[in-house]
Amino acid sequence: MPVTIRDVARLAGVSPMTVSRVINGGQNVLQETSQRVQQAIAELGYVPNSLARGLSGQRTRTLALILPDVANPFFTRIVQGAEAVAREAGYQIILCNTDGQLEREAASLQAMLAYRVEGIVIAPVGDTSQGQLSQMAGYGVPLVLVDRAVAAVEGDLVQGDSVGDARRLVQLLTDSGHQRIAMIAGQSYVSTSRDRQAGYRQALEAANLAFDPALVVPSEFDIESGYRATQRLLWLKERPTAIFAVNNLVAVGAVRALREHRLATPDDVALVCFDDIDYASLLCPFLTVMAQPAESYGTIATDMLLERIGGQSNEPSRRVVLSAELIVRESCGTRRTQAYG
Amino acid sequence: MPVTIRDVARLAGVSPMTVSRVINGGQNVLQETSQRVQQAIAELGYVPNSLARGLSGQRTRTLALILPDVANPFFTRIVQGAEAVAREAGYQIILCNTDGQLEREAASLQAMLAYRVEGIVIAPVGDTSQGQLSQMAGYGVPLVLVDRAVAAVEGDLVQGDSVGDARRLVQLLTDSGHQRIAMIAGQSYVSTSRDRQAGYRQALEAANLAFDPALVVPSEFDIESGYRATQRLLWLKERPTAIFAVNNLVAVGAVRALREHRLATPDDVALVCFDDIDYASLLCPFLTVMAQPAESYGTIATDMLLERIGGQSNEPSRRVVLSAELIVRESCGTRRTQAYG
DNA sequence: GTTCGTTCTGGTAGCGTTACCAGGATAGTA
DNA sequence: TACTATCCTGGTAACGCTACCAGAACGAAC
Repeated sequence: MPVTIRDVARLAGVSPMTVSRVINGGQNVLQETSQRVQQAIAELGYVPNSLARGLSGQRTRTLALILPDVANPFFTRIVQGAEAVAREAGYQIILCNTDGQLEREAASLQAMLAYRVEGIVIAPVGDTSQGQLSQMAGYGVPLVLVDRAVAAVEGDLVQGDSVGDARRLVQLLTDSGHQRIAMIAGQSYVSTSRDRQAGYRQALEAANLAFDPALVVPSEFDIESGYRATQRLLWLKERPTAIFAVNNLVAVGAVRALREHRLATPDDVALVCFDDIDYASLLCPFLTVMAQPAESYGTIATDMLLERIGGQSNEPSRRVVLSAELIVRESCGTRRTQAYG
Repeated sequence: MPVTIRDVARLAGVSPMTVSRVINGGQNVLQETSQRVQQAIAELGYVPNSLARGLSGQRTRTLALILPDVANPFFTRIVQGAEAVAREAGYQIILCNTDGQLEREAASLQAMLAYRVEGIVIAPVGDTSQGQLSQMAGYGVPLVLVDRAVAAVEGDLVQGDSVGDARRLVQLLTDSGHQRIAMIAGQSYVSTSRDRQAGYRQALEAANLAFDPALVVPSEFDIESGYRATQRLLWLKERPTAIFAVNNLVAVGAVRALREHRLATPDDVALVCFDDIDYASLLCPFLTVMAQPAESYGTIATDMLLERIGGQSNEPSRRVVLSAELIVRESCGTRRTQAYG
């Protein structure tokens, strides 16, 4: 039923090989022949079968992009960056969503392996991904990690300077005199969480503030989790005067909790976080954020991946670290308020 | 280099066919043989080649999901719904982003055809997609449209009751006494835009308000476009007292413009729109929205698609219409203010 | 005229899997 | 014993494409 290369060949009065050549750029094909073939293709509505092409040619021109949460604008930006580069290079991207679950990540990796993608860009679930990621390397599939680092995994890495950026962000709070600064910290098996916590402690230290473990609460990376973590913080006998949220969604949850407790931001509790939201300029407290160049994460990671695939660069493991941009709005309580967005 | 079914067969001391049977559920295979094969699979780290499977078996167990803007939370929700259903059914989803561009949609459709996906869920660019969508039907690929209808396209459809929902939304404004209600209308080649505009006019009529073409400005569906459209409205000699935005992102742009003009919402200008944002409860004006059940769009569309693929139901074209939920917050200026989100 | 190179074209084989058919073994029935 | 039914297994031939090799045609160079 479906039209094959043979049907086209028959109609054009040539061999399948010639049709194949025309499809693939038409090197060494008579102009006239080529036109006849193209006409036959149009007439029959022939669409080359990618499966057969991939199977035969060993090249699928497909990449995988595996992310923990496509609903998070930060990751959506990465998608956009990656897509642009891939499209430019004639590659198709298959997007997978792991929801931060290790098993779903494993399933996605397995599926992408089965699809014979030529490379994978992944923001891993966390350190626990180490086993399955190393396995990928074992299969010879080029791997580029974005955002989150995982020890002992062969592959390039594009990430933010979480330690330094967190330090800068918290310093903003210490500079305005805050003494009890809490952190909603994410999960310790995620490198960004650990690093941001390290930066947080550095900032405290620099300001000669004691580290209080009670002020650091773990969380997931979604709104709901940020909400609950904030509630726990607000129930403390000695309430924090400022909160550092590990990412944007957690901060949104924090805002909700603060509202419910009738606490004003930043007057009662200041709030800062990582990752901007496009709509952040509209959030009531005008969130002060550390905006990571997410789109660049996507473009750079994909560029690096394509280089590996192309065979350029055989260095063992490259690592790109990008600094974030500090966008100071009202929520941190400093008076250096900026205009919208 | 890569491990094939033959390698597994050799190690397990059976034929490739037996290995194939084990992979596919192991009907009619001796328990003992099956175990031997599975052990060989594990030992060699064998991953079946999906390309070969698809080519040989004519079933790729893959669906395409083509959307105009994955960065829009509305569509992201659709993704989540679709993914859940697909995963449950053992299908992989390939996500494509068209950016609302017809050519990119055409390219995606072509690519998905080449990948031999078994079906496509698509929120089309607009009426202009008609040609390329009909073509898909011609190729025998089941199609389900979501959100946006396109005339004369064979395939199921899941959409909102844009006319009725828009009427309800605008009625909220007329009920509070607004006389000059503007609409940022999207593009007329998109069904949702047209329908919402129809609902808008119905509501005006019901309130005995004259329709003023100057108050209806076209737009894209993104923040930037909403911003510019709002500016145009605010430059009018007789400024509107309320704005109905065709979707969430446009509304966000509107908020920005209103802010810049130092106009308060809802006191100076009321604002309502379609589609919620998770963070909407945090937006300063507490946007009043018509929240469409986006996730259901995704699940229902995918369910219908799988039914078609499975061969159940040969009705010509089914159409599912879902009503949205009106979430009244402060931005519309009625005093029936609700609690956060 | 022979040799070589270049340009175009076609045949064959194989990519890794499964559909389909066939056959051997075992057990149950007459 | 013979016949059928059932369970398990293997061989062969595709699926649609491209790598690879080979050959034909033509002109250029010796």
